Amino acid sequence: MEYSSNQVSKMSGVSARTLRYYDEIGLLKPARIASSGYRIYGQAELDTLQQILFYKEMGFSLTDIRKLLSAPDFDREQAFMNHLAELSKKRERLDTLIETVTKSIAALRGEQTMSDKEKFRGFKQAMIDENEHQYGTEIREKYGEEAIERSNARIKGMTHERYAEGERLRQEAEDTLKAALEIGDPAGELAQKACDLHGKWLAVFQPEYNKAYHKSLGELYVADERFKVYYDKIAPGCAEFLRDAINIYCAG
Amino acid sequence: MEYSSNQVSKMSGVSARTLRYYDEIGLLKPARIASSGYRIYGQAELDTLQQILFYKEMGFSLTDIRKLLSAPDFDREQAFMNHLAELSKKRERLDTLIETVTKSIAALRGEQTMSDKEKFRGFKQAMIDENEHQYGTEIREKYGEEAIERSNARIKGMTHERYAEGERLRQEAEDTLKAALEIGDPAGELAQKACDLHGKWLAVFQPEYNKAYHKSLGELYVADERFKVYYDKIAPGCAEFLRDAINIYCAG
DNA sequence: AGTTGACTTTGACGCAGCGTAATACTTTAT
DNA sequence: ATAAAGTATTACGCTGCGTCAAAGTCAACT
Repeated sequence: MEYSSNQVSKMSGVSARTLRYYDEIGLLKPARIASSGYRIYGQAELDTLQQILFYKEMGFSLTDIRKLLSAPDFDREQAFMNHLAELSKKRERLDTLIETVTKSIAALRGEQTMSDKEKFRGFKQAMIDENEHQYGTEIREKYGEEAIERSNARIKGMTHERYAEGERLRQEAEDTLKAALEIGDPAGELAQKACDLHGKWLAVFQPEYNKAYHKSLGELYVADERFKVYYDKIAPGCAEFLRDAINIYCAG
Repeated sequence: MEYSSNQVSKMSGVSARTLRYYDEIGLLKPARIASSGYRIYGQAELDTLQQILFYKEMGFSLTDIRKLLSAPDFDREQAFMNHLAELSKKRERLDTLIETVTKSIAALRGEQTMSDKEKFRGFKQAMIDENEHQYGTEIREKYGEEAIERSNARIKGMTHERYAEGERLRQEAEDTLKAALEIGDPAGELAQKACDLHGKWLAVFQPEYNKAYHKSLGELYVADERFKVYYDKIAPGCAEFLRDAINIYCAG
């Protein structure tokens, strides 16, 4: 079935102007261009638009959305599962906001006291600080590491410099890790250097370095299949090796 | 208790740049400027910032937020009650989105069929069309007519022209209504003219004029204290008069 | 007191993601 | 055939900041 841009616009609520913009930036190309010059969309395009709107709902930039959708391993069913989880978290944030309102009313009426910090619980900006550890990690494994770091960088207002530094550290940590794995000594100088770099990478995104968290992250890399797969792509056995090296590093 | 902009920023998650911008546009002035030139915020400013963030959460522009907050009849407790209601509606929208995802998954697996229109249920843009009647009315009475019409205009992508036409019609309807009230005949030419204008104003925001809706709106103006207050500000007894005039108009 | 790093200001440029509008061509309905 | 609706391209502008440079202020340390 085919649709004109007006029909797609009415169906989705996205303006025709927006559809043209999406075509222009390569985010959503029409199925074909009629002899009149009119854009014609098909089933696949509607499905893509739906995905775009879900990612927009999660706060991704159009550039990031394009990357995610064009990744060779993009899987629609997996994406839906991710949307489901994220919508649930978003719903929780709304619950927190609702709680903030009810508490604010009670405070206004003198029925209870409320700290100034509490007044901002649930707002998007404040949520980043509260949930950075879990938020970052969970999204990262679901959506891919690069897109997440970009998303986090944008949300947190990190400078390009700082973000680039994080990228450099991560890349160097992984390269060092790979070299250390060839030697095979988690207590060795190279492995400990990799851990040091890894910790520095971690510190770019956290208020400050936390040894316990670093250690638990190493365990997570082994315990969670998806992380394990990610690291074993660097080299087989990498996840366990890094976990062991981190344990030694944090014990030192 | 006083706070520096850094402290407010950390507490609320709003950047210092944003705080400066809010000061610049008159949205959130600091309590005072220290001798150093630094902005110092107090309790009242924190409370105002909280309100700003709630309205932003509802999608209001900063200009509209400033108008709402500076209105002589702005009441914080009433505002909280409104935020509560709006957050609930927002939560319902999320539920609809979640439903859309689960249905999409089922459709993907071939377990059920899904129309193309259904794929977009719950997205912000699509929600406007589905709920315009109730959505517009409820927000209007809660937040003030002008702000709502501006908000709706923005959301719906109305042209400035069309919006201005709606404004002109509303103003003329109210002026005519006032003059008709002085005559005192709801069936009179002037009163019926006011109803005609009022109906035309209604039609600017609806897909098409609906007599039943127009009539129920007249009843609402009398039944709901806040509407009654609004119209009786034009002239005492105005709400009932308009309700009566509309009933006659719609019976004609 | 001097130094350094963190904090804060003002001024200014640029960006994402469109909305709006003009002009001209195409399609649809009467 | 005509008029209205639909659609394209081109181009400007807007909101709400993010980023950055330059300079002043504050706080902690030596």
